[in-house]
Amino acid sequence: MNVSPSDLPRSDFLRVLTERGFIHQCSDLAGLDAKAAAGEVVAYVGYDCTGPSLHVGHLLSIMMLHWLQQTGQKPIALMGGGTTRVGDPSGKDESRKILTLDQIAANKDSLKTVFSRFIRFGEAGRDAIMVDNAEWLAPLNYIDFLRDVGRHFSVNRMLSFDSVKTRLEREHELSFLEFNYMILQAYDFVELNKRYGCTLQMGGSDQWGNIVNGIDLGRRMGTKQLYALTCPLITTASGAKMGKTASGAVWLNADMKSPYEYWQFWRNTEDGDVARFLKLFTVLPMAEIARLAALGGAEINEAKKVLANEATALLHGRAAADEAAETARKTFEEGALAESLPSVAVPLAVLEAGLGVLSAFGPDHAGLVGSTSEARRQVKGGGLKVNDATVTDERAVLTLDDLTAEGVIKLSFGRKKHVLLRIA
RNA sequence: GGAGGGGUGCCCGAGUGGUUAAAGGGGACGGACUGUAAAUCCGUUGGCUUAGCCUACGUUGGUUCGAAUCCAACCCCCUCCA
Repeated sequence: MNVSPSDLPRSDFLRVLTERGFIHQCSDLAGLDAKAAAGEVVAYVGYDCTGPSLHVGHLLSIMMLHWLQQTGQKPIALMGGGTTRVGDPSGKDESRKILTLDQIAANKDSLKTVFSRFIRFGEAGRDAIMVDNAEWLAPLNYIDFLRDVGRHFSVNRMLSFDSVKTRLEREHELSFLEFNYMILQAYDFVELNKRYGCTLQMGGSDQWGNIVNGIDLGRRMGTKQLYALTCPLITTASGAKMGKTASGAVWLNADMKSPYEYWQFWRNTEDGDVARFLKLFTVLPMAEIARLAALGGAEINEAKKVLANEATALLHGRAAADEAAETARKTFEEGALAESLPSVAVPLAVLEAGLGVLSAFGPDHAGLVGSTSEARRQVKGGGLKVNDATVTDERAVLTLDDLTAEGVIKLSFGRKKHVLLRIA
């Protein structure tokens, strides 16, 4: 986005988001700026309950809610308990699986925990609230809904939306169920306006069409002016989608991605992304970020550590971040064995009897590789190490003799993934 | 309801009876080089108790010494017509 000095936002909210690189598109920057300057913005972001945890991809919008609150406005985290029953076709080639109500409820509970790390909930004016759209979507009566809301939607226009168009062009099925998603999301916006005076919906750039639909519906149903604000889709400097690795998404819930792994994820950021990520994913002052971004060559590693520390501290707390940093320092900089590496318990009897290396690395124990066959291949490629010695014989057996002085066996897959085997 | 086209491994996409666990590409992972980066080069990419065995080309049967490839039925998707 090109912003000339003359049209820099006056409100803290938009100024912060602009300088930190959160803004992709806005329906009316000047109008929203005026409202924000007056401190009367109530804004929401919706999260569908399709999985048990949010992932780094969601982090941008969560950070927007964070800054919204920090700059004196009121955030709403909307859980899509209702819309998840329908399924958003945006950015999807194929229909989502239809989740059972139980799954949706379980997912919803599991997602909730993360938000309180980033925004403060409560009863007071600026405190954040969390609501579930099942509250108003579930009781809807079909005929009434069609007459009150459906009549404002033109199928001609709905067909022109990217989410619909790509499905049609690629000749993939788009069920009527999913086709209705945008109507429900639009209705959410209007309903949140009615209930909480919400006038701004934020989200990823892929949500633009859905959000604008809500604004249009609002106008037709007589609400005050609504606004849309989207953040960019984050890809890494080399073009890959962020946060998707072979081992799965980078989850925010600690039980699905440990603080240490989360720290490592940020530590391995590409050079070209460091400054951008510091602005987006930490709350460090801009001046400090500018200093870190100026580091060149190998020194940029210091900036990456700061990024990892700050991002991990935001999500998992300062203590967990410090511990992760210390584990990483011992493991990578001293080559020493860090007690706090992820560990897996093995019964004493198993080691006494002898444990095959392939099995030790496989899913039954360390879980560093997905199968015995993969372990076998990795041995051929020199990718597995036991106590820092490359495994050369796939038939090798681990015994009590392999325990280090610390009483563990260190298994490594590649140079970065380590697991300690401990006697149970 | 009618006519035609199609369903292959993580994804895209070859393959129309015999070394086909299935070309090629992408992605991913490992190795080398580095700075726990990128780029580059090399390797790997179904599972297992791995000189072998098992499972796999929408599903279920059939033909054959032998099938992803031929036949039948069924399921699903797409296009056009009604």
